[in-house]
Amino acid sequence: METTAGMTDARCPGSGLRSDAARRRRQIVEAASQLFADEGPDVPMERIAAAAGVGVGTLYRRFPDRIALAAAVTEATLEEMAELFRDAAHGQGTAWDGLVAVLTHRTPLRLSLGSVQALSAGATVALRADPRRRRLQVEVLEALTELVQAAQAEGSVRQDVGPGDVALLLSMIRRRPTVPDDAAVRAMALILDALSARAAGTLPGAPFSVADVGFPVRVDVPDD
Amino acid sequence: METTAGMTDARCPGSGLRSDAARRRRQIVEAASQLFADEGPDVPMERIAAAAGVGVGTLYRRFPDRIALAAAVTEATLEEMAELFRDAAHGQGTAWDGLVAVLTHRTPLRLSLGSVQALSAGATVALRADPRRRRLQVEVLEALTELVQAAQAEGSVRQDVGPGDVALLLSMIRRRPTVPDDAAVRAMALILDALSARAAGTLPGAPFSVADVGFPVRVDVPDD
Amino acid sequence: METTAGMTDARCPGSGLRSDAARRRRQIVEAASQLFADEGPDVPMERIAAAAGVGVGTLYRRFPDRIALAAAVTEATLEEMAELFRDAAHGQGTAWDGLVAVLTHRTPLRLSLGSVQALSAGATVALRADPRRRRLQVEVLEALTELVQAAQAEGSVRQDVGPGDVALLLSMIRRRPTVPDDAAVRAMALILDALSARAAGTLPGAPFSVADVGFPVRVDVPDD
Amino acid sequence: METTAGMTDARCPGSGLRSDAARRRRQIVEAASQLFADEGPDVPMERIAAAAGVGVGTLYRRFPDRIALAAAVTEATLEEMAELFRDAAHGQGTAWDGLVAVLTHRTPLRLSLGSVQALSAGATVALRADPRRRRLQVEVLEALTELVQAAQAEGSVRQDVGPGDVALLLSMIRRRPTVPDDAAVRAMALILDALSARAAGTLPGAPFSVADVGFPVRVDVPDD
DNA sequence: AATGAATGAGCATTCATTCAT
DNA sequence: AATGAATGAATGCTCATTCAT
Repeated sequence: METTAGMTDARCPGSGLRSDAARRRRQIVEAASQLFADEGPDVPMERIAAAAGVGVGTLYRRFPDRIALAAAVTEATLEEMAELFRDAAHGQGTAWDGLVAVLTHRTPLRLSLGSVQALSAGATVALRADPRRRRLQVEVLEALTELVQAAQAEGSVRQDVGPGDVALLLSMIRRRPTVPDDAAVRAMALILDALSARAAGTLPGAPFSVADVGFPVRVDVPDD
Repeated sequence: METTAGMTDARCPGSGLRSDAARRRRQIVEAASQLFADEGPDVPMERIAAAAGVGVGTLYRRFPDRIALAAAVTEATLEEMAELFRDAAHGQGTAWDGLVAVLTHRTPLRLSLGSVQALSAGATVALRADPRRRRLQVEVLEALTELVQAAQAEGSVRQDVGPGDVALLLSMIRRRPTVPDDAAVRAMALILDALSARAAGTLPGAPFSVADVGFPVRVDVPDD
Repeated sequence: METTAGMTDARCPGSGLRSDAARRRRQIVEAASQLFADEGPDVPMERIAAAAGVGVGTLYRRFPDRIALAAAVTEATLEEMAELFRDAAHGQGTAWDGLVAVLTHRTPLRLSLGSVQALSAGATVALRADPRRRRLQVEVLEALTELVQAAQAEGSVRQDVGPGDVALLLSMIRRRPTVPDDAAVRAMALILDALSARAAGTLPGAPFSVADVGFPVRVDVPDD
Repeated sequence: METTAGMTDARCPGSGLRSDAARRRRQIVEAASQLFADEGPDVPMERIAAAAGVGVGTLYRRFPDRIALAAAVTEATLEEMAELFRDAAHGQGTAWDGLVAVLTHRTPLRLSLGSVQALSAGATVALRADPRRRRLQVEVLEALTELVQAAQAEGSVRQDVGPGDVALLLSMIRRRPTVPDDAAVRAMALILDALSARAAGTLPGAPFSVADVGFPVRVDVPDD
């Protein structure tokens, strides 16, 4: 009896294609993730297929249409985010450290998500309808909420922002590919500073919860 | 009593067919600005024409292709920004007040600019080639530089950021149409807080001038 | 009391525009003739108007549509051809000399005609309906017939060709702009040789009258 | 018993999907050839596709644009001409018989070529750049040259014309779809008579080689 | 009556999606 | 089940023609 991971890796003679198909699927989602981020949500499906090393037909066998593919990319992205948050929560650092880790790690990840969601209003609706993705999203949002509240409890994040403010701020930020690394890092540092308890300005209005900024909250959503 | 020729030629300066056409042109640029921001750089030209209340043909008479239209939108946007900066400089408030005014006024304006520049590499090149637009861009960047430096001189902006950092930060911000006004205002306020001299964080690296982030510096979204 | 020519030139105070309008009309037809020949029957009307130094509106005032303009060009061309034939008939040379003169004179003229007629089946029908043009065409064809018959009578043109053959042969020849002058001259000389009584080959079938090759015979009709 | 992969890969050489696609391709080129000749170089692509019994998309999959299609038609035409010349050379008749065969066989063939090349200057440039087509063209021109020279050697073609004259003459001839067959045959016969050694006229200038009329010599219609 | 702006239908081309092999 | 060919709907752009000035 192995772990689940071990099971899926096992290549039973009668289902030899299983792992093959799974690998292909992964390749496709990865290629799509990359291309959505690099070239926007309108990349030709054929280009995605080519990047994944398969024919369009194969792509369409797995994902009935562009929306389904986008949903898969979104799901993968949400999974990565969820993991990031888990790591942040279970690490031994402060909540602030966790927040920093989450916000500075793997920026491109957020781009993918954003690009995908920029598909269209219709697409977004479709994405929301998927219960699996919905659960992930809620998980991520709850983790963000906890992290922010923990940071406020420890005094590192100012009291007049809410988790929704953080989510929204993130959603408004997009790094274009031409921005050099060090500059982007400074910009993120500035934004973190804005959240820090040492910031002394006064914000208009009251803190937003994630629910306040729309549900299911777009954790991040640059668009195109 | 003039000749017929004289009569038909006689038109109030600023009115007549000329002004009609000018009005339409303005409508087109405005509609394009809005739609580029709302729906991305690929909005069907027909939709832009419809939003402007003209036929496609009219749109194309003024702007030979999408790129030309984008250039016009960019120029209009730069002009608005230049005016904002002029107002900020000549107002009787502090430089900080000016900065706040510029950064919180008419957020959508920056959005348009970004969307437009997201057109394509080719488009960006074309836009840069236009001397008129280039001049405007330099003007805006100089004004931004002056404003930031004045604010630093009066002690309201932290010393470890440069005008380039501000420009870059702005270029990374994008407001999606679904984000409610008050939330966007809070987000901008947060970012201003980050720039304030009261912010206590430490930034990695050294301040950027606008030239540091590319020349002719893109005030905002570099491109795609 | 002047000649008719004198009358039309006279500029009565009350109709000062008359000669002006006529001049414009001539300019338009000339420009169209040139452009139809140079760029084919699809030249943009706007380009024709520009070449004639008028606005499109003016062009359309004179000629309700492209077909009407083409008809005018055709008519002008037919008039030139009719004059060529009159000259050939009333000259003191032989009929052969006349034939040579007609066939080698002003090649471009034929091009214009052909280009125009290449407009479309509908256009051709419309052109035929014009009685004025029809009369001219008949006149030209009769002159061609007489000239060929006279040449045969004097023994210079072979007996086994008919006027229809000549018309047809001409209609199949087109000089593209890139063919150099001397080469075109040699080609025409070859063709004349083919018609000459000294040619000894035997032709399949019997001589064609102009009526045999369709009425109203296209005197010449390269197309596009 | 092979693996499934082996089975699916196993197809009779020359058949299967490949041959299906090839057949379609041939249909398209044929339809285009016909329509370019009949309706000029501007026939709607959709009409060509319809005539070939395929959708536009299929047409565009094979030929990225109109120019590419025209190039294919030109190539096919050149191939037919090359074959005609081979037949003429290897037949047991005289060189004169060969010349007659080439010049009277399949007139429409030349028409297509001409129509296609009439596309535009840009198209012509593109066509010339293709090495395959260039080779064919040279082959055809060489064959023409040999045939004419052989005919002159046997005394059947007049000495004062060169292969270039023949090529040029052909390039100037265009049969319009409305010209009846028998009339066209008579016209070609006339032209052949002009080339015959029995023709007694004198040509201005000296014989042209194919190189004299431009290189790589256009066998036929120079272009537009 | 001249002008050139406005309109919209038409055609080229692209690409999502389906389907035969 | 994988492939890539076929389809046709969507969209950019052009130009004939109409109309306001």
